[in-house]
Amino acid sequence: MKKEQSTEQQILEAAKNIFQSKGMDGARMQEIADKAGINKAMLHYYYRSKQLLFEAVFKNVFSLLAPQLNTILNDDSSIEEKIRHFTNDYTSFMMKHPYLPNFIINELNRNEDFIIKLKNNTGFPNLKKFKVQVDNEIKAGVLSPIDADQLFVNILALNIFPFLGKPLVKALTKKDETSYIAFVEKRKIEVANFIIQSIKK
Amino acid sequence: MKKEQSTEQQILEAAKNIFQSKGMDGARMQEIADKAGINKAMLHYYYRSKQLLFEAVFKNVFSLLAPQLNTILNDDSSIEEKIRHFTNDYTSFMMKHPYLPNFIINELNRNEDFIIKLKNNTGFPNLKKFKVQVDNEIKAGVLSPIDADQLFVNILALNIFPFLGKPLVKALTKKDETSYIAFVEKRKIEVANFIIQSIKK
DNA sequence: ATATTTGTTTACCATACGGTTAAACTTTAT
DNA sequence: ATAAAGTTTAACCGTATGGTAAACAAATAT
Repeated sequence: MKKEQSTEQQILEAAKNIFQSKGMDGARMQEIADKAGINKAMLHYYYRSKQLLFEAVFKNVFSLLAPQLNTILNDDSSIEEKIRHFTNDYTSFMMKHPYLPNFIINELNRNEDFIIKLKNNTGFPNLKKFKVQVDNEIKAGVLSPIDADQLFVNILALNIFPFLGKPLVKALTKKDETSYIAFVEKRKIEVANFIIQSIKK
Repeated sequence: MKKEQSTEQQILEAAKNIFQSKGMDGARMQEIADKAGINKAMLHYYYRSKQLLFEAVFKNVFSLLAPQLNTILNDDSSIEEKIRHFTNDYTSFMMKHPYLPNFIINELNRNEDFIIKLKNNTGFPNLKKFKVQVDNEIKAGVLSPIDADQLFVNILALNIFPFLGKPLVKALTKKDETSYIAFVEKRKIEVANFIIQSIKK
């Protein structure tokens, strides 16, 4: 039997879609089956249970995000270059996957054990190199003193929050969809400048 | 009949608790009734439906948050003072209400119409004064040029994100609960410095 | 060609869930 | 003291939900 996409893949795609927009609790197996254009029983045939299907989706989605983080952490450019690079790339990526950050953050909050499984996975981001590099650039007088963890969280915060809190930010700053996109687009450069102005000597 | 707390209040408290930790979809009416120590039918007697109970909770919770924002926006201190003040107070507040930011962000994402109702409410934060003030301080040469909306979102992002993404940040920076609390506690000052270093001339 | 494994559909089940009803109990007003 | 209004409980209802069993179809192996 030939398919453009295997049934298993179709299910995963549909499940990704539904789980990302409605979360574990809000998603319905029937809805996922409908979206995949197949019978509900097939979901259980391939993934056994809602929980396991969800975990498959989560791992798949997280594996899209992790490389984004690893880039900034492990390449050989300077901290300043990394920040500019990451801020630009991450924002572009998120504009294409708007549900992703909320999905990850949410379900990680719903089930804290979940992240333990992820940590053991290869490819889970490691800050070691980034920390050493920050400390070195501080010693070399390139950067003003700052704790590497704090800097890292600041970088994440400034880049991720506009997507996490989109409806709230839209309402507070009184922007419609179009101007919000322009606003976020500008942040690709503005956020990098903001960070670098703060840490560069 | 005398009560330490009216039944209606007991229900709202229990509902706040359950809805904040499990969200609209994850929460069960029976669980809320159990937590409140009353019969399930009472939930409907006082609040008619899950949806209406949820809305009552949401408005109540949002009304805790809004004053925090209004403070920074509308008092008469300088931008620098506002940032230091807000960063300190907001972090303290959030440490006492850890589920709050996720709850708000989440449910606002789940139902974008919801925020329209909030916007019409008095007390919904308004950025007008803040914007004028930022522009004035830039003209006066106190601050380097920056768009007030961008600055505002940066302030929010740096303050809220550590609570929104707590499990992720804990895992990435390899902190246990104790060291995470210390980390966030430090941010009360570090974040303010970070922002001010970036925008002050 | 036939048997066996794999994939798919239909019909169904047990339970959980939000919500309702009707009656009992309690408080307040007359 | 009695009626009216307000509050609370237990029992129940219809439906949606995750999941299963068994029949059936298609592909693969023998």
